[in-house]
Amino acid sequence: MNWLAETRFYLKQDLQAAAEAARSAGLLNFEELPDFVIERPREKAHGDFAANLAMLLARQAKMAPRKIAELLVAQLYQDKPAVWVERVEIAGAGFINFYMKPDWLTSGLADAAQRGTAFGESDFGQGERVNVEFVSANPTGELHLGNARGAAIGDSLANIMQAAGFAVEREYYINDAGKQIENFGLSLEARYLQQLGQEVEFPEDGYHGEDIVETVKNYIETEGDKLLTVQPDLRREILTRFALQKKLDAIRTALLHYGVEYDTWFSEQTLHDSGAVKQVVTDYKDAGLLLEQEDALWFAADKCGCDKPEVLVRANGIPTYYTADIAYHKNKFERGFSRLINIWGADHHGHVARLKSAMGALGYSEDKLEVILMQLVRLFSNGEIMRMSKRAGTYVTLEELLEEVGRDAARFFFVMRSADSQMDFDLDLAKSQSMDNPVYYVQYAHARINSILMQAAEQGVELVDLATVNFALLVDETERDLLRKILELPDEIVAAAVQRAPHKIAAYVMDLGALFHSFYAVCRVLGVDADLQQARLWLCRVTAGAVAKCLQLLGVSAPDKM
RNA sequence: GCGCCUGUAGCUCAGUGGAUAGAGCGUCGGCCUCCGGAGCCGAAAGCGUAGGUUCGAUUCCUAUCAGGCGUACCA
Repeated sequence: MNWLAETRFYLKQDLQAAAEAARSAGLLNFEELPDFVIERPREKAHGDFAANLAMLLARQAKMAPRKIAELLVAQLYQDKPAVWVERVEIAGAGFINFYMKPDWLTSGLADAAQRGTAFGESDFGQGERVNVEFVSANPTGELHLGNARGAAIGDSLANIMQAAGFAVEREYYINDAGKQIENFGLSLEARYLQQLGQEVEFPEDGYHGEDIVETVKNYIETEGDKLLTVQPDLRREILTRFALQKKLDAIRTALLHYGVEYDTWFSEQTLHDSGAVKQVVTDYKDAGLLLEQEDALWFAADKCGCDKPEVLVRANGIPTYYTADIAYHKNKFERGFSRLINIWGADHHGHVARLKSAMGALGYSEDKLEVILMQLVRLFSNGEIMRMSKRAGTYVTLEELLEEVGRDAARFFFVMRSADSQMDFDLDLAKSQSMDNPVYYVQYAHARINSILMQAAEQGVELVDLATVNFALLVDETERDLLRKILELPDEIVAAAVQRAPHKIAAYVMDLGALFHSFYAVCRVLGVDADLQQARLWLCRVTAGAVAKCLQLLGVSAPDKM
């Protein structure tokens, strides 16, 4: 357990004991102790910790909260003296505020320093196997800004959950089957014939992007015009296979540039080939949930909490995307994951309930499948909304974004906002004023600290052994504010993991950076009294470690120099 | 029509069933003898609207208004 959690645990025990004692003494009446919290007050003046127990007991005990608080406080630390608590006060509506002794805070620093680079990590998740699937864009084009947001959120969430003790795997689902792929093939064929001088009409809902013209040109460069004499469906198949490979390579490369690496690239086609998709239909038949209407096969989703039945196999005998998706998620569970997390664009939200009820009907707990819906990114350029459409070919690619603003700024920018806020991405701002991006502020703090540590080393000042550092010398308000924030990191990582909210880490590290800069402006590190210098150097080192940890979780570099 | 997400400072966004709602940008005013001024300190300014639950609501519930996205034998 980390310093804060441990402290909270003991404070809670202390209060529970006090409540029991008050009841035994006949002073307080309650059946069961409510589940109260020990929280960190927003206001420093309200102490280091606050408990809401008295307020929650008011109804049962039929007493005013402040009166109850007085009874509880009177019982506290009667039998055994407090270890870290300096004093306890009652405030506001009945809060019990704990004020800790000064060395409680600095002992926390020693604890954090001792943990080294592992500081912030915990075993909260107890190794639960979690699959995080994100991006999964169709391999019919390049990645755009929406995918960039999904990648930043998904990868950071995976990092954070890992740090919180979950066994996480990252997965990309490749939609390499189905109607969009057929459509893709038609577009490729048309471009191919056009490139070779034929007058052919381009499919109306085809992929208009310039990139597929490039792909076709690439093909012609190496393979020439030999497909002119090949049967159309075979021609399309060859072109599609070639293009999918190209596109997938490009996607993989772009994601690598973005700092995202997957454990698994899962092909939809393999589910069709292995019969897993057909098996889904059998599963529902066995469960008595299969309907046959108008030549199609349906899953009776209306019997599982949905509005209406859903088509599994079309009248033409081809399974729908939905059926493949069910087979896919079933496959994930079969691979031993006890929790599936998908990051989807908000435009897919209609699919969530359907997929959940489909999994429920197969006997899996619907709660084990979580979908994080990410609101769409609107792109602004020259003050105008740019519609992003893959088919129309009007989108900014991830690679272009990375060229314009760089990986660090891009990732931080996307993960700063919560997934369910709509986001306007001002391209001009990102290009022209990228220096305003908060990521530099945080990185600057890291570089500054490194600079101090380097100079200390140059001056021959070595950090002394942790056990000999007198952290009690850290008494300045800015030092203690910084310290308090640092100690919150393990909690912050767990909270971000539990709430599936990577943006919390971005907010945290910005606060941390600000507190460091304030400390830096007030307290000199180098050239002060030797003992104080040691304490401050250690504070710096732990701060840099915490900043670096956060940035690593967000996929952002923590530079020593800028 | 129905469903999901969102309305918080001029702008972009955090935030919590609790005690004085925060940050960045922008605006205004201060701080460079000294460890990196990509910095620090200060000021003005806000919970869409109306009800309800609660000791306490910006947070939960209902209604309403506004924006976004869905509502396919597309994915």
